[in-house]
Amino acid sequence: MARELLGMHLVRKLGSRELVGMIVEVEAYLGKRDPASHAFRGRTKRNDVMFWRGGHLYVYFTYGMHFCANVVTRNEGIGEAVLIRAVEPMKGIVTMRRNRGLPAQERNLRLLTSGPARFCEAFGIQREDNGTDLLGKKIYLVQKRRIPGSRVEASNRIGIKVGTKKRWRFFIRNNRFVSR
DNA sequence: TAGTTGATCGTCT
DNA sequence: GACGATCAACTAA
Repeated sequence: MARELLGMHLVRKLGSRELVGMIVEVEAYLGKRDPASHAFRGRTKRNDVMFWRGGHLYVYFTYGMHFCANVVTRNEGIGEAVLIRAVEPMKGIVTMRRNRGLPAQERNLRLLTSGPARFCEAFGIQREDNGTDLLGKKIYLVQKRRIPGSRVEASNRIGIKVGTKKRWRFFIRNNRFVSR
């Protein structure tokens, strides 16, 4: 599912604005069988949405200041999700720039959305978006072209201390907006 | 470019 | 009471 999400367009309605980003980098978190997953120790108030039916958005707050967003992927009770680590801005760059507080003279658009918390800030995703139904109209996915396997690269996941052997990070090779 | 550190707070132990 | 699926600012080289 993580691979499938690459290349999809994520649409976010924000007031009268529409923000669109193409997903270029993701990480899979495999519930109770993955020690790096929030769901590893079972269902709690925080990770509850991870255990919902697939097609919901799991948003969590971390490091005291950042939000990160995941697409829940399995049936009710399983607890697996895909973290969206980076998107390529397709529409609404002016709004993203404002949300991120980037100075007007900043030319490097990579700073807009290359990282899970940057993406959330650019798209205005926060606490209240946790549990959003992706079949609704506020946040949804549009399948565009399929990214061929030859353009997808896999690596170890980033920022974790356990489960580092698994290569469950997937990204589009040579895309400028993949994080580092 | 690589490496270090501070910010900041909800969650779980 | 410790620490995290991060980021930005800083230092050294």
